[in-house]
Amino acid sequence: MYSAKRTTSQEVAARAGVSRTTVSFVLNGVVGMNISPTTRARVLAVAEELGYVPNAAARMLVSGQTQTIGLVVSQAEHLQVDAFIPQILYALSMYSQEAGYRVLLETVKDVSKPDAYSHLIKGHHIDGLIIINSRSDDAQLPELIRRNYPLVLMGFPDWTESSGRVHRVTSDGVGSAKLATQHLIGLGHRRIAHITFSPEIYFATQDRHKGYRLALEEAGLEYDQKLVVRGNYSAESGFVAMQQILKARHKPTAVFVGNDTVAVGVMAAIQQAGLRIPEDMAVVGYDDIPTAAYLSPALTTIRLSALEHGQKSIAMLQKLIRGENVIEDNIKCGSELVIRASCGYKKNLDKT
Amino acid sequence: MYSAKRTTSQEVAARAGVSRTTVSFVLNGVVGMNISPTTRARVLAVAEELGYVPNAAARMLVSGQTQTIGLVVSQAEHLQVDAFIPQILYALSMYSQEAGYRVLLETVKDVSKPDAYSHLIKGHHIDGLIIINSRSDDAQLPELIRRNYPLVLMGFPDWTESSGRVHRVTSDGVGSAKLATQHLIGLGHRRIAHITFSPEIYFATQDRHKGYRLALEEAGLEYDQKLVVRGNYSAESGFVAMQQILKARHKPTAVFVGNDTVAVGVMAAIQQAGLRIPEDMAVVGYDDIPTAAYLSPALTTIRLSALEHGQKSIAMLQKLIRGENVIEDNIKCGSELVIRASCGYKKNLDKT
DNA sequence: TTTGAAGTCTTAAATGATAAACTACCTAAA
DNA sequence: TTTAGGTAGTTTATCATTTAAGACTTCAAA
Repeated sequence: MYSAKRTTSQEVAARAGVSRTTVSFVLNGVVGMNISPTTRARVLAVAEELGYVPNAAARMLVSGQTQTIGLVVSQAEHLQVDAFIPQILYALSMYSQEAGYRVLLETVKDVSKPDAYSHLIKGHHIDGLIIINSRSDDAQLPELIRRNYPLVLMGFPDWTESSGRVHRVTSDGVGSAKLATQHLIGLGHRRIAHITFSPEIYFATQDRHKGYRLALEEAGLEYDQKLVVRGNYSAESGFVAMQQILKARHKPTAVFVGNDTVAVGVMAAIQQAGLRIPEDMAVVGYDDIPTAAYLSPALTTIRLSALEHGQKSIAMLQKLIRGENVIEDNIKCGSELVIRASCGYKKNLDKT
Repeated sequence: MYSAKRTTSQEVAARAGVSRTTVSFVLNGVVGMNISPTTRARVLAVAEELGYVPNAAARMLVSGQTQTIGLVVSQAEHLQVDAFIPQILYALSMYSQEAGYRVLLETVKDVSKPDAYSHLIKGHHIDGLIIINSRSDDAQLPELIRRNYPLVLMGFPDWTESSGRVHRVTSDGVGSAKLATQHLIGLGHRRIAHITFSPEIYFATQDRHKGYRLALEEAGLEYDQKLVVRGNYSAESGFVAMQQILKARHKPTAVFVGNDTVAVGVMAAIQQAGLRIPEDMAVVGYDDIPTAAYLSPALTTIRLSALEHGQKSIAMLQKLIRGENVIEDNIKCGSELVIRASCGYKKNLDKT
């Protein structure tokens, strides 16, 4: 069995001929402590030589800080199919590293369970929390918000029923979905279907649905319940959903899909039914996954910046952990409509 | 600023009228200690009532165990584009949770840097390590192997130059690549291109290249350097690589692509050049990403089980951490060729 | 010569859980 | 009556670090 030869500050101290305290002062650059340049240099040299890294546990215990943030992925299996979550993960990991934090990844199957992730907090494993794809049935969220626990929600809409302040990093899901739908309307479509990318329990799903509906209403088009079908993250769910829509007597001529992965399945169903995209059925997605520009036809979609989401989340969480005043509690990230071939706007395959 | 009201074992002890030690014994179910059922019940009740969760730092410090495993993603940006890594992440997270371990996610930009992830080990943040997509230029790996640090490598081929025992969970990359190429040969193709999915520095890439070459050799076909182009994880890189291949005077009739994401770009390039898949150019991928069956045409590919990889890695690492004897140090996971439309095997769109 | 103050480092307490060693009590056997 | 052994705990040391408080120099000023 492997046993770590722990190099302690004690050893560094002994070798440098000083006390543990001095070692701590030097390595942490404590100001106000007068350590002679000679001693400082010697301690640093010895620490380097022995490859000394302070024991995390001891440091956490005495300081109460773990320098670790928790990353909760609400419905774990989404990680397998949704292409946007990994991008968020990447961004969060990078920026938290930059800010001096480690990332504890917690994938949760069922957030409605009372202890889905709160053991991380109670056990003091983490200093703060970021929740990806918060759900409205999250059992521990209200309590955390009430207690002002450092917490940032990603993909969480306006929420007023709470007893505390909710900090979130979002993009304008309603606006973007509306924009996407309006683009289809502008191309002359009058009967437009919508396939959601997950159950309505997710706020992001609700938002996109709302934007779709708003665009229809403003254009004076009928909102038809039968043209709204639920997807469930996977391409397969999109395939099935689109097949159902294609069974309708009065078929739509366009479909706005809640995310790109689901849209891949949707496109497959359309093509398998012998219809052409966009001539017979226009398709618009959401997320701009890395392969979106290379599907056939290239997918028109809403582009979000995972990097921006990640960066802003980490910055916000860091402030919350430090107890700094966070003025803006709902940071919006930009989004844009990327027009490609699948919606009927004809031009060369857009590779951007 | 939020300050946690730490509930300590001291408080539980006081409330239950026992010592801290007794609380520890009861909550950890230490055997051989005689605690009366009455006391046990009272302690459990009080712990429950106060919502007591042992402080992680204190526990780590005294036990030397963190109950946390490190998860290193070798080249961080792959997380954004490669669809297989998130699946692995999901599997690892799930199975480690099941085994009572937390997951510390470390994305590394450059493993050749001397301290890319070893600070996790030296700082005793983790009990063991899993490295996804190990690279041959990893700077700290030889040292860790020599020291017998609990370590599992995923996607690591045979490696003999090491001074210690290397533990790995792999699939037969050479064999699978060979199988895929042989399938194309069996369909009558004589000139087959290969597009790698990443620089040759990755072992998985080398393996797939090797399998491709082996199949050609065994079939007595010429290995043409000009037909092997390097991709770089993204669909875009596949698009560019395929364009280059299509410039050749003597074009191939089939292409074996190192992974599915890259294959998406490859297919786009083929279709944009006015060629049909599979009639003018057959395509086979690798990984069976969730959207593979829904591309047009559906992509023939090699299916790996991320769950199997994850499960076996965690099981192996757990043994290593415990110091148990690990007999098999190179566990192979299964893989299979999934035949769909893109290679020329005609049948209905296969949704499995 | 004494006092003060700055400079340089040390001592000791504290963090919260675990585990080895120890205690106190009771019962039953010698 | 003494002793051994079991029962049901407690006391105390330990983990490696941080930090408040203290201590020892050295030099200058009174």
